[in-house]
Amino acid sequence: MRSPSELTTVFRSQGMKLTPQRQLLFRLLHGNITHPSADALYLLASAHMPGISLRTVYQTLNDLASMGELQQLALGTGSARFDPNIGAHHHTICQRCGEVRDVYLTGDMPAYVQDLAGFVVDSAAVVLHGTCAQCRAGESTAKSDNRRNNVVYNKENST
Amino acid sequence: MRSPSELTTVFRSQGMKLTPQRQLLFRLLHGNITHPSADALYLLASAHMPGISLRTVYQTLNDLASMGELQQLALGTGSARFDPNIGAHHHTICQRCGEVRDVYLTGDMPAYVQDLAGFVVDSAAVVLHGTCAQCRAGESTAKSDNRRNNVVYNKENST
DNA sequence: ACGCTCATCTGCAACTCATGCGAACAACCA
DNA sequence: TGGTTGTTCGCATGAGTTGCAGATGAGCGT
Repeated sequence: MRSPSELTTVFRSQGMKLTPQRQLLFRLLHGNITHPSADALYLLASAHMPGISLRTVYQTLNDLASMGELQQLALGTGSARFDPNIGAHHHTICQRCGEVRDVYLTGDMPAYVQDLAGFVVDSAAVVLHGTCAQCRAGESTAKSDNRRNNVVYNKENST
Repeated sequence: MRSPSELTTVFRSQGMKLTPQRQLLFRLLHGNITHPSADALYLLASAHMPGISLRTVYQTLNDLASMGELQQLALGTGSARFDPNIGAHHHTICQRCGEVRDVYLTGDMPAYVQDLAGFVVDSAAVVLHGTCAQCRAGESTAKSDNRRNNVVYNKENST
């Protein structure tokens, strides 16, 4: 998403008001790479502005998301995660600790799809499930050997 | 997932009982390509067995999923979807009607990932968002031209 | 066939995440 | 400074899912 000062301009130009709550959330989200949930952001915001409402956090996140300043992620972890990085990228999610990180795919995309049956693709989301380095360090390293390393997938197709 | 008769054997061998409710759900799920939600499956099951409980449907779906017979999909559409196809495949989801379909990626995977920072990938999920043929047929075809066709993504990387 | 045992089913309550609503509030402009 | 109007806040509500406990019935031994 854009910087807090840029967002100030954008919001004003659309007849939206620049409240202290919004300014705080802009600052807390800008450059934030933790993919916070609404609740996590609420806790963080509460530390800076006691009394701020969870409802306001949801409202602002939805506003930013519908303006295209935030990406809303449904990773199946219970609550939605928000990502101020709106460039083309994808995510890893640790099955042990739940941490979400941005990743960038390289290599020769595009990949083609068999039999789209007239479906027109707008966007693609890739989620890599696995175990992060910190969590692996805290376990016996033996069983991690039978896992695919650094590879997204080998051959697809089966049933 | 395996056939209803195979599941019968598996369940019995694990000390689990073969109730009429489970047998019905096995039949309704086997070969089902509609990616039903728990509620959708409940409605379908109710037509065959009035009085079956939604709670039982959830229970059985969770059992099958934890046994690896079902894939549980979190597509951000409110409720979880269940897919008896547990082979390596991915999904399209129509932003208009919500329909989920299986797709198979071709071309020379693997795609490599920049800077996994020690993260070990277990599995990858690709979700293609877009518009299905039926929904496109029901709209003016003009605006669909500026969408990418049949391409998962072009170049990745940005911020 | 019968009865026993324990897994399962069912209905309801509870829980999580998210949104609708309306009154109080405050940012912005004249 | 005062008025307008978008915003905030707290509560109620809604969707989706799970916990719980009593009733039920599948599977086993006899």
